[in-house]
Amino acid sequence: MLDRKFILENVAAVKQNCRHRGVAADVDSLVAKESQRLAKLKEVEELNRRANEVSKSIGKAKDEAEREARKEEGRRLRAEKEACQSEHDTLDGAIRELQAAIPNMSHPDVPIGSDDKANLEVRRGTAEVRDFDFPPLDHVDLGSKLDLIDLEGGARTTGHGFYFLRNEAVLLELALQQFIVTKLIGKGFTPTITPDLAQDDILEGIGFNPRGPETQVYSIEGSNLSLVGTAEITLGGLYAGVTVDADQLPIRICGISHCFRTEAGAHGRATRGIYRVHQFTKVEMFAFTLPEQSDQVHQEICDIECEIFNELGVPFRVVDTATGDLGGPAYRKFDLEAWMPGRGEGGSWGEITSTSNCTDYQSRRLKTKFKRKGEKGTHFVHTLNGTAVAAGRAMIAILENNQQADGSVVVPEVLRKWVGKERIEPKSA
RNA sequence: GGAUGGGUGGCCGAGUGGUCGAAGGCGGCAGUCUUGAAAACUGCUGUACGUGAAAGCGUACCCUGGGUUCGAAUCCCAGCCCAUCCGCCA
Repeated sequence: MLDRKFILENVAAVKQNCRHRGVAADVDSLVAKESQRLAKLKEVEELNRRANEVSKSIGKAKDEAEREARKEEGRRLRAEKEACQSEHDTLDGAIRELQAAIPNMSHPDVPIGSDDKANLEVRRGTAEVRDFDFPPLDHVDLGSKLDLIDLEGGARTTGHGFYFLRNEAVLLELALQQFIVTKLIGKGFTPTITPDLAQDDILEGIGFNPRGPETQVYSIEGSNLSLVGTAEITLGGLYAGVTVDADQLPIRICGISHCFRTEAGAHGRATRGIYRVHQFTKVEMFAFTLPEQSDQVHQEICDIECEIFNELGVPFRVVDTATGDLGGPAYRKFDLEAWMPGRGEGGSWGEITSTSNCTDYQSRRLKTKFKRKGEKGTHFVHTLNGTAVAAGRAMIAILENNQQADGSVVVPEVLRKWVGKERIEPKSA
């Protein structure tokens, strides 16, 4: 969330940013309520001060009668304070809700526009979009012909949006993880395998809404736990409430997790195959940085994503996401979109990774701070996240782009040592 | 899951109802001394919010959340975490 003081001091800019992002947030009401709250807080503190004074004087009271009188005075003040406090808390809760609805500010270079049509292409990968001399199949047909993806089995055991990976698809998924994690260790990331569940307040801190009608999150009944939609949640939550030394930053960490998403409301534009599913595996990068480092580390993460998909030989473009298409916590977001020959009519670009600079929007709620040696006070760190690989989407791109006229699929060179073969052949019936 | 013992400032550790934001030590910072360093000595050394030009002042915080009380680090209840033992399990 944004800092309340910042909102009060930058009302016009905050409102304009909400408009650019297509977010309806009642900034005026927040401003009014916050000034009421501050007045109330003063009252509470004043009453507390007087009550403390009275309490201290009781020990030194001369006689029993005076003691009793003072006690009565203390009781009265505490009751009064209690009433004041609950008024204050009501206001505070209301403000918190309004505050949560206000998105992060936007990087000055972010294209302004209401949806993804305004996204700006900023880079291309080294692999060219291929001209097929045969009609390319999509990953669903390839997956079934090569016996790699069993959507029906997934539906039978679990439901729509779930699938079994089989045979080389399993090796491919494991190979992707090996390839990526090895690379990220070389880039200074600490590798982790994270929990697949997290507490609701961590979800909220990262900017996810765990419960409620529009949630994308699976929650565990009778607990405060939810299945994570991304390891961003657990990696970001790792330092909740922690203050680190400035010279430890930037902290780079990556995590392998399963990701679970209800995809509520997405059925209208339901996508064939494993493009949009309820469970997938992902390697996520995460960084905690000093404020002045975050733009640079954001570029660095984007560069790593490009390097990964260049080495995998997947054609892609990078877009600078428009204001209207940014998530609430993101200050700026770059998406890698791979060319998927089997998607739509004659192929189309499909998102494969995404990296966001969330500045201090997440850390403020998670209370992740840093302290500079020899300086007084603490400040909120900046947080960044980026997909290293979302296994399902990467698999789509690899299968569809690397398919051959004979129905086989060429395994990307960099994955061969883990997959153990150069080519995935159709299974003979 | 059961039993027992614990969770206090950057770290160690004292503190069982008021004078405690918290002894003492370590570490850190500044100074005295010294050619320099060490030692010794002196002082300072948590966070957040509010207020103020500032010094300062006020409020809250001793795992978390409730409760008792005029007053809680201290008493009560619940929870979480850690240690050890037992049970169970991959």
